[in-house]
Amino acid sequence: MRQRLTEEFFARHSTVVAPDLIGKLLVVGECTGRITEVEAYSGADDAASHAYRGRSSRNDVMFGPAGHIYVYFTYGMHFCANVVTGTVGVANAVLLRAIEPIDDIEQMVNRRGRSDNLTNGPGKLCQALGLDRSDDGTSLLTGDIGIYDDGWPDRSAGRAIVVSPRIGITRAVDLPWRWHLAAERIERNDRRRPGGSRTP
DNA sequence: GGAACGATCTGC
DNA sequence: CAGATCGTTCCC
Repeated sequence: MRQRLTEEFFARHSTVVAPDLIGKLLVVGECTGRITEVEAYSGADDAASHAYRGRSSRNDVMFGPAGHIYVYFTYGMHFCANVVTGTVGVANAVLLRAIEPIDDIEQMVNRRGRSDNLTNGPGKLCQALGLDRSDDGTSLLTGDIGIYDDGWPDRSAGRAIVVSPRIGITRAVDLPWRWHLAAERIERNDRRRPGGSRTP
């Protein structure tokens, strides 16, 4: 059974929603992947958040209703996708950092222009799924972008979820707001914490 | 008005 | 490890 996540699921703090998203299915049109790595971002209390210094045209969606997607453009060439959580008026989002491709893998390969490392990074998964500026603000509650629970992992025999500090940021670097599957292979995206390898 | 810097990825 | 590449933010 595959059940679409509802507004109540998303209407909680990002640090609560984030670990709950691990193992869920992200569906974008014809493409499906299982969420394996996420990070939580907050607002005025989180110096690493895009919303730290208040509302702007870029981060506007973060302040809106939960269950929508916040897509931003960065480094002049990449898009990253977040799930908006919490309550209206308070900035809250969960960055989707990695998924395990399920289908349509051929389409993901075509969009990525390669057959390896399809979705093991926030920019990569957006490219593989075709997510861009035009998807910013789109609802996950209806329509062809959504997140589903298919009952995996089996909680009684579930794989452990590992918690660690967030990656690729320069402020609030110690908050343990990153979650990923224990068996998830974290490859070449984890090279960038100055001062040592704190990542598993 | 201008400069600095990314919630990144890739190939060398 | 450095280059790509440009929108957003911040500081004149």
